[in-house]
Amino acid sequence: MINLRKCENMIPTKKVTIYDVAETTGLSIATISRVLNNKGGYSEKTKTRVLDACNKLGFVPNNTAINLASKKTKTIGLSLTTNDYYDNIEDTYTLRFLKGAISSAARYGYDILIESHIASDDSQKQLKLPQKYDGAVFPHLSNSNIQYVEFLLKSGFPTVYAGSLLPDDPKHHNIYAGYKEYKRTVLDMLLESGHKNIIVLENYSYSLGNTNVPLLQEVIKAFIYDNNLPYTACQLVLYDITMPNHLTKQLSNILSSPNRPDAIYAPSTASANMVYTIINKMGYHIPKDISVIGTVHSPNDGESFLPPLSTVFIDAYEMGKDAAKLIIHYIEENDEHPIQKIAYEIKQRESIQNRNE
Amino acid sequence: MINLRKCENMIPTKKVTIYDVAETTGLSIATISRVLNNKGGYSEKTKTRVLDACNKLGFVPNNTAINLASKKTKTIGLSLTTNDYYDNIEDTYTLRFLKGAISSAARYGYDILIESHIASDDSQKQLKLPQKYDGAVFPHLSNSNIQYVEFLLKSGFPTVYAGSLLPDDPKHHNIYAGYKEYKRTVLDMLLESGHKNIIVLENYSYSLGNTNVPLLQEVIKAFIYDNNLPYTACQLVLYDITMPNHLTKQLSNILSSPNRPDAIYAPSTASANMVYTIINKMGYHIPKDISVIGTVHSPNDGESFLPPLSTVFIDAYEMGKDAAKLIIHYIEENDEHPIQKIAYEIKQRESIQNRNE
DNA sequence: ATGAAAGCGCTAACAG
DNA sequence: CTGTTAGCGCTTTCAT
Repeated sequence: MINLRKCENMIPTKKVTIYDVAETTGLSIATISRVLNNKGGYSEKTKTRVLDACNKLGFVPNNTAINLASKKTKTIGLSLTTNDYYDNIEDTYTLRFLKGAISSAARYGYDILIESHIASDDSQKQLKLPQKYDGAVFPHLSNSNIQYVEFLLKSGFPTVYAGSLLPDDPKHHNIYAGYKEYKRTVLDMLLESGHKNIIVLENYSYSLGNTNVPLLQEVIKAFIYDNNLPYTACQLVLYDITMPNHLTKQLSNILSSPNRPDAIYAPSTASANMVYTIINKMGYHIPKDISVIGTVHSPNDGESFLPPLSTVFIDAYEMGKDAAKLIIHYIEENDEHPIQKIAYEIKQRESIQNRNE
Repeated sequence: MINLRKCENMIPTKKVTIYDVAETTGLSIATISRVLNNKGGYSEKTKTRVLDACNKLGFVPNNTAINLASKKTKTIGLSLTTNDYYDNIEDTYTLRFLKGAISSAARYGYDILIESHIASDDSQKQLKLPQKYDGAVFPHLSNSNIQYVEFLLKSGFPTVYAGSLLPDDPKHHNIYAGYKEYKRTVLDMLLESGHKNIIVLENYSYSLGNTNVPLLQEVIKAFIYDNNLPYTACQLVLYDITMPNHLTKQLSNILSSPNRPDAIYAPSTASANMVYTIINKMGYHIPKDISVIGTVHSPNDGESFLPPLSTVFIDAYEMGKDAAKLIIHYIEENDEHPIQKIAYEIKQRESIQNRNE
C-alpha cells in the first residue's frame, strides 16, 4: 500500500535538479550525468554515492532538458487517421497494433505520441519534419498520409509503415504480413475444396485509397491463370467503407445475381459480420450454400460467429511490436534489419464446406 | 502536388533557429519570440518582417527548446491498459475515445502521448509525476491504474478520468456518461414492455476490477424496490473478461436454468455478440423468446446484428473530446468546468419484444 | 517597441 | 576518475 499523504507533501517541494545531487554528493554535474547514463568512467563507490543521493533527494531527471541537450526525444510518432466514417472498420487492427507498438517501445525506453492525419487535409503544411518524435510509424497507408510517408522517407527521417512496399522504398522500411501470399493461399484452399465461384471483397474509397487493391488484382489474375479457370471463378468486388450501406448493397447484388457465389472472402471482421448478416437475411445458409472466410487481426475473432468463421489471422499486436522494433532500429542505427515477415495463420472453423463431389 | 525533390535538398540544410531569423531581420531574438507567440509589443511592420523572414528561411521553432524554457509540453498523456486478454473487449470504446481526444486536443494545439499501465505491474515506480505531458487522461479506471489516478489527483496534477466519480474527487475531474441513469432507464423500459426476468450482465475481473459494479448493484436494488418486484425480476450476472470462456459458461448456465430470462442486457458489443451466439446455439429466438439490449460506443454498433440489436449508445468519441477539453481546461486554468454530462441515446431496433398480454 | 541577458536542466567535449 | 564549460533553442524579466 502506498501512503498517499506522502504525495501531498511532495507538491510544494522545490524541483530537485542534477545540481542538487551534485551539491549533496560534492561531485560535479558531469559525474552525476555519467552515472545516471551509465557512461562509465567513475568508481563504484562514486556510483553508489550518487544513486543514494538521487534516492534521498527524490531526483527525477528532467526529460525535456535531456531532449534538448541530446537532440533526441525517445518517443515514436504513430499516425492515426482520424476519419469519422472509418472509425468502426479495422478497429481491432489499429488498437492491437498500437498496443503492440507500445509494448515493444516501452522495452526500449520509448514512448508513443499519436500523430493524427486528418483524411480531408490538404496537408501541405504537414510536409515538415516531425520534432516531437525521433521516428514515425504508420499502421496503414492511405491517401491521407502516403504523401507524407514518402516525404519522410526521402528526407531520411526514420519511418516505418505497415502494408505493402512502396515503390520508392528500397530499404524496406515496412512491416509486411504477406498479403499476396495469404490471399493466394486462401484462394487455393477454396479451389481445392471445390468452390467454383469465389467473391473476394476488398474495401476501397477515393478519400482513403487502398494500396493493396492492385496486389489483389494480380493475385486473382495469377490464380485464374495458374489453374486455368474461367474468369467467373474468382471475382474482386470493391466496396466503399466511407459509404454506410455500400457493402450491404454490393452484397445484395452479388447474392441475387443468377450465378450466386459459393464462397466469399471478407477482408475484415466487420465485413465478415456484414456478410453473415446479409446471407442470413436472404435466406441462404453458411456454409451449405455459401462458404465464408475472413481476414482478422485478433486471435479470437471469428470464434463467436455462428457458425464459427474460418479466418486468416494476422496478429496486429505482433505487427505493432515489430514496427516499433524496426523504427527503433532505424533511429539508433544499430544492427541489421531485425524483422522477418509477419506470420499468418489459417484457422479452420465451420464456415467453409467441402463442395467436392 | 508537392515536389519531393525539394525535400531531399532539405536534409543537409543546417537547422535554422530563432537566431537566424533575428540576424536576417536585424532584430533580436526576443522580438522574434514575441511575434511568434503573439505577445504584443511590436509594430505591424516588424511583425510582417519577422513572419516573412521565417517563411523565407523555413524556420520551424524547436519544440523541445520551447518546452524547456516554458516548462510546458503541450501534450496530454492518455493511459492505455495493455493487457493481452483484455484486448478485444471495449475496442471500439478505447479507439473512439482516443480519436475523440486527439481531435479536440489538436484544436487546442495539444498532442497525445500514450502512457501504458501494465495490468500486472506493481507500479510502485509509477508513482511519480509525469514529465512528458501536462495533464493525464484515463479512458477507464481499473485496478492497474486507479492508485496512480488517485496519486495524481492528490498531487494536484491535471487529471481527468472517464467513468464513475472517485470518492476522493470533489472537483469532478471526470467524464461521466450517466451510467446509473441509463442502466435504470433500460430496466424501466424492459419492465414496461412486460419483461419479468431480466439478466443484467457486467464484466468484472480481479486484475482489472470494475468501479461500476457497486453502482449497478444499487441501480438494480432500487429498480426492484421502486417497482415492488420480486428479487428474481432482475439479476446481476458478472463474468470475467480475462477468462476466455467465462461469459459463454455463464450464459449457458443462465439459459438452461428453469426460469429462463426473458431479457438480457449486455454491457458491450462483444458481449452482446456472444449473447446472440449462445441464444441461437441453444435454439432460442431473439426477440420471441429472449429480448436483448446492449450498451455500445459506436453509432452503428448493433445495426448489423440479426435481428438488429437495440442499444444504449454512448459515443466514446464525444467522451474523448470532452475529456481532452476538460484536461486542457485544468492545464490552462482557464474558465469554468466546461463539460456537461455526456448524452446517451437509446436506439430501438428489433431485438426487444413487447411481452404485455 | 526593442534588446540584453539570465535562465530552463541537461549532455558532451575537453581538460586535467 | 572527475571537473569545467560551452552549448541545446527558446522564454522572460528588466532595461532602455
